[in-house]
Amino acid sequence: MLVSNLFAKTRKQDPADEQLVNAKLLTRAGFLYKNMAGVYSYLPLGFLVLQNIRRVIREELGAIGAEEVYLNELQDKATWEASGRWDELKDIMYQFKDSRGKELGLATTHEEVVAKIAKEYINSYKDMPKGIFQIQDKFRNEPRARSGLLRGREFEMKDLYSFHSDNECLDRYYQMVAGAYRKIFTRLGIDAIYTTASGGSFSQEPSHEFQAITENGEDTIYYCVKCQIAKNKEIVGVDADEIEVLCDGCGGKLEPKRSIEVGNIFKLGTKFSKAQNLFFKDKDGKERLVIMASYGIGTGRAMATIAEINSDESGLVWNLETAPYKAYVINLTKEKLDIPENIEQKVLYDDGDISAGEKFADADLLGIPYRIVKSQKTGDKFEIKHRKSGKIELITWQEFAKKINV
RNA sequence: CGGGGUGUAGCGCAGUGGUAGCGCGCAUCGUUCGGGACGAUGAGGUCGUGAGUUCGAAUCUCGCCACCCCGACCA
Repeated sequence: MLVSNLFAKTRKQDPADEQLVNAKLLTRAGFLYKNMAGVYSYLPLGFLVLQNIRRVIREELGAIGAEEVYLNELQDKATWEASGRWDELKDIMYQFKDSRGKELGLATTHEEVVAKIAKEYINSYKDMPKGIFQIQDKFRNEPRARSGLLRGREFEMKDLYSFHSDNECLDRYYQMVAGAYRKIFTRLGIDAIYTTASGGSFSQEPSHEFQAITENGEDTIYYCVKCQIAKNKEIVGVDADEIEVLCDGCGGKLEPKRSIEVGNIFKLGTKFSKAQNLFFKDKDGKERLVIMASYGIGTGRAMATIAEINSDESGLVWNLETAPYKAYVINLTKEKLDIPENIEQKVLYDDGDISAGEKFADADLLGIPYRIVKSQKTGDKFEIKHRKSGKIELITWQEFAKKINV
């Protein structure tokens, strides 16, 4: 890909209307465009990152047998009235009437509709466990959208729903998803801490969150460095600043840390199956309610989190999984540079008529994992610099191809 | 929704009552080219919006809109 062909351009200065690192850098690098508070468009490079995040999630959820579906954003009132959430969520759900006077809403989440659909296909204990997920936008009328992509009014989320005949089946699946989540966050370059949180209004049992520790996080977790586990603020209680919170694992003191919730897994119990009359027949032919769980990862939030935790003074830092391109190629010689066909599609070639310094700055700002320079100094080879470590070596195209697995 | 702040060229900003400015970016030409180069010329603005005060408003007053921050709330 030629840099001259890119739709968006980089900027030298931070946007005036952004405060957080993720929004500043993603805007400066031309990954994002803000349309209104809490509503961002993904520009080509940002969309490539988003698609990479989606791909990692799809691969790992596919590996545990979950199937992808596409539910809908437009929802009817009746489905939501069954669970009582049409009224409960009226402040946060976009609700309106169409031209015929029919009352509709934009989905804030999808438990209602997924339970309704499952009723058609889950009839027996033999039909479970089942897991379906989607990657799709949610709409929430946040009283205060903020922090760039971290809290928007329209945001993309992967939501997985599982269906179970008993708690044993549920627990097994729950642990399996937790394992998949660990793999997902590792591949995305997010160091996510498994955190115990409140089950909220759905269940007495705790839920779990995956939290990425960073100064700009909106949450506070109480974290044990030794055991790598943590408790959410709501579990610890309001007086946590005054009292010592101890680790269940080693008994050591838990440290409060600001963090971003990048994922959550949640046992829903029978709340939604009850609302939608989602029953199954057990081995004895008895009708019982399906037990459900839901599991979320905000894809845009994950992107913002990577920007928050991996960036430096020069700009963004993507890994090979998430990066829009694998390398940023700069040619400082007068000769034409021929990039091998198998590599060409994977790299950005800066063909711009600008100074070398500006090209270096752009390579850093975009956060492309490798920077490849051809100059008089490099002879027959190319200088390759790793964005994250700063490590420099001289390599050939063949060696680079091996590095990026093409 | 309460409190605070901001809105002037594509972007970042200056301009406190008397003809609209600077830097970056953009266009043309030339010289440059290992860390955001330089010279020359040029294009680009309903000063968020509506009303009011005034001989005269980017500037003063009021309403509205948008955006940011703190709080409440929240993936």
